[in-house]
Amino acid sequence: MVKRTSFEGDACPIARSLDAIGDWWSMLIIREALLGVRRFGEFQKRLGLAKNILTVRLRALVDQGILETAPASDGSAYQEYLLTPKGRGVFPILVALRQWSEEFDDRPDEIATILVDREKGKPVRKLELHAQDGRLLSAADITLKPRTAKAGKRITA
Amino acid sequence: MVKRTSFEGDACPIARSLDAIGDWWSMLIIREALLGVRRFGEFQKRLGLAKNILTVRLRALVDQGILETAPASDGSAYQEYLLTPKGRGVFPILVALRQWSEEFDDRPDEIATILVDREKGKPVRKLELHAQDGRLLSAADITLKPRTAKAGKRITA
DNA sequence: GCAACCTAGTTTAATAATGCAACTAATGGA
DNA sequence: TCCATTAGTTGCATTATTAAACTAGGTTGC
Repeated sequence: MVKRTSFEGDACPIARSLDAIGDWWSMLIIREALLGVRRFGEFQKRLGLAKNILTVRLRALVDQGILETAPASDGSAYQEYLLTPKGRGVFPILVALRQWSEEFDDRPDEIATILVDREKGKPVRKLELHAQDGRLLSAADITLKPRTAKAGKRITA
Repeated sequence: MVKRTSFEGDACPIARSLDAIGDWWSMLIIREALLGVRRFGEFQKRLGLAKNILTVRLRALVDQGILETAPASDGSAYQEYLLTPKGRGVFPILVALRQWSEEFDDRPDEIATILVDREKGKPVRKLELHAQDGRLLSAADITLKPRTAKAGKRITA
C-alpha cells in the first residue's frame, strides 16, 4: 500500500479533523480517554489493538496536542495519557457518531449502552444544529461561505 | 497488512459507526454527496482519490444503505449516487468534525470556508448537547447506562 | 536483595489497504 | 463511424495493520 493521502493541508476543516483523528483506532482511543482510561496497558486491554499501533497512535495524539503525558497518578514511575482541552473537544464528534448509529443501525439490538445525563439518568437529546437566531437547521438549510471576510475582521481585531 | 479489526459487532455505537464510515475517504465522499455530487467522475475529480478505491468505497456505502444508485438525472444511461436518509443522517458528524477543527486547529488560517445559515448568511451556532430538560451538558455531565431496560420497553411497545 | 511478575513499549513477519497508471467496455456526440 | 468521455477494472509496489515474541525498566512479595 502506498502512503495514504494526507488531508493535513486541506482547506476543508472536516478533512483536517480526519487527518488528525481519522486513523483506525484514534477516535476509540479518545473515547477511552474520555471514559477515564490513562494507562498504556489499560488502553491496550480494553481496545484490544496491537501494542505497536497503540504506541504509534498515542504518540501521534500527544504530538497533536490531543493527549498529554503526565506522571502516573498512583505515584509509580510510569506515565499516563490525559486528554487536553483539544482532546476533550472531540466529545461532540463521538456523540454524533453514537447518535447516528443509534438512529440508523441495522442491528440496534447489538448496542449495549445509552448516553444519559449523569444527574437525572435520562437519555440525552439528539444533537441539533441551530442558526444564530435559534432556528433548527438541517443539511439543506446551510451553505458554505468563503472565510476570507471573517479572517479580515480578525486581523483588524 | 493483516485484515483490520472490524467493529461491526461492537457493542459501542461509536465503534459501529466507525466500522460503517470510518474508512479513509468515506466521510469525505458523504460530504461531497451532501454538497450535491452524484456522478462517479465528479467524486473522483473533486476528491482526487484513486478510482479503484472510490469504486470500493461507493460500493460499500451503497451496500450499507448510506448511498443508493439511480439513473442519471441528465437522462443518460449512467447511474448516479444519491444519499439515503441514513446517509443524510451523517450530517451532524460532519458538522462536529468541522467545528472541532475550527476551534482547535493549529493553523485555522488554512480553513477556507465557514458554515452559514442559508437564509441569513450568518455562521451557525456550535453544536450543543442537551439533557432532556434542556440543560447544557459537557462530557463530565454524561454517563453510559446499560440499554437493556429500554430495549425491553421497545419489545413491549 | 532477589526472583517473579507487571508495564510499556520494540521488533519481526505476513497480509490487507492504498495509490498510481494503464487498460477495458459502454456511452455519447459530431 | 470515429473519437472523446465515463465508469469502472487490473496489475503492481509500498504502506498500514495484526499477531506474537522479545526487551528493558519498574513493582511486589518473600
